Amino acid sequence: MNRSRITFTLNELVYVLNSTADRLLRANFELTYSQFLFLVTLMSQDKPTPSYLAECLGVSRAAVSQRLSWFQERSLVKVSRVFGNEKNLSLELTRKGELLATQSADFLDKEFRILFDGGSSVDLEKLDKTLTQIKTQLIKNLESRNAA
Amino acid sequence: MNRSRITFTLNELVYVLNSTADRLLRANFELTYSQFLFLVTLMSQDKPTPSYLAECLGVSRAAVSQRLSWFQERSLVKVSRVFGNEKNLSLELTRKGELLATQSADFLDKEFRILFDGGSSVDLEKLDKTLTQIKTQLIKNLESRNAA
DNA sequence: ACTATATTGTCAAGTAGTTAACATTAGTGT
DNA sequence: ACACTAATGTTAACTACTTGACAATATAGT
Repeated sequence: MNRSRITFTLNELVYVLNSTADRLLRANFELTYSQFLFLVTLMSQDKPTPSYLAECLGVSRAAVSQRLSWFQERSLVKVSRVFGNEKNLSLELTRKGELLATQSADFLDKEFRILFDGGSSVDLEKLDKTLTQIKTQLIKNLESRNAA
Repeated sequence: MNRSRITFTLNELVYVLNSTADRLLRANFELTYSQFLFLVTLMSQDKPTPSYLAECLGVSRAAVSQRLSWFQERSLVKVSRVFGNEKNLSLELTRKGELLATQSADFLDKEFRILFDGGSSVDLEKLDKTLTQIKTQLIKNLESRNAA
């Protein structure tokens, strides 16, 4: 087994998944996949700041900063300051934003459940475990190499 | 098992793989991962045109067109016309380009073999089959839905 | 032979990210 | 109390893509 094949397969699969999600979201919620991720990630956080959100999304702080106004203009996200903290912005979904995030996430789950079905006979639970294990192993090996 | 978890896991794994490859290639060959893919994809093709290369890379024709000069300036790719065909450009790796593609691919394979090892006890061959099966199933389901 | 159709490569304009630099603010050590 | 240091959010300049329009070329139908 050479490395290339499995990394290519992974990239291809991820491409199909993400572009399908993007198409579904655009058609039904006028939302891109990355806008969806922004909302959903925000929703899953407790007291999110732009900086922490950036980290969770795997993008730069600058990227989050630039995108914030888009969500504010549409009343999806409320940006405020907490008294006594001049350093951090505080982010939260508006009721509208929360509704959109919830509905689109439910929709996507439902659609994908249909698409994943079809007698595929693959144990997704087990597959997820395997993938996580590989990821963890990779990161561990990378770290121990960097330490040396 | 909900959809989100496995798609997130897949995205995370692909991110680790691709950014690791990018780092290794930059450090050792002054090449980004996407430049590497450009060369390797070109090498694997028989009589490639920009249009077909774009399709294989999964990007637009415009993207390939814009990047070509970069590879020409570095004498990695030769762009020419075939007599009697005014429509298509003909692409081929120079000897230098071919050498770079081969060496960097070998290097990456070697590095990843080390990183993937470590008693992970995962059957990569089988995993690749499973992932391919899922991808195929997804595409099939998408097509049959679009037809309806 | 000739018109309609499709494909190719390129350009312009727009989008979403990046890094680097910056002022501002918060936390730390002494 | 105060100087360092680190972290935050914003900006500017850049990169790599996108879509849509375009002229040029090839192909097909009649």
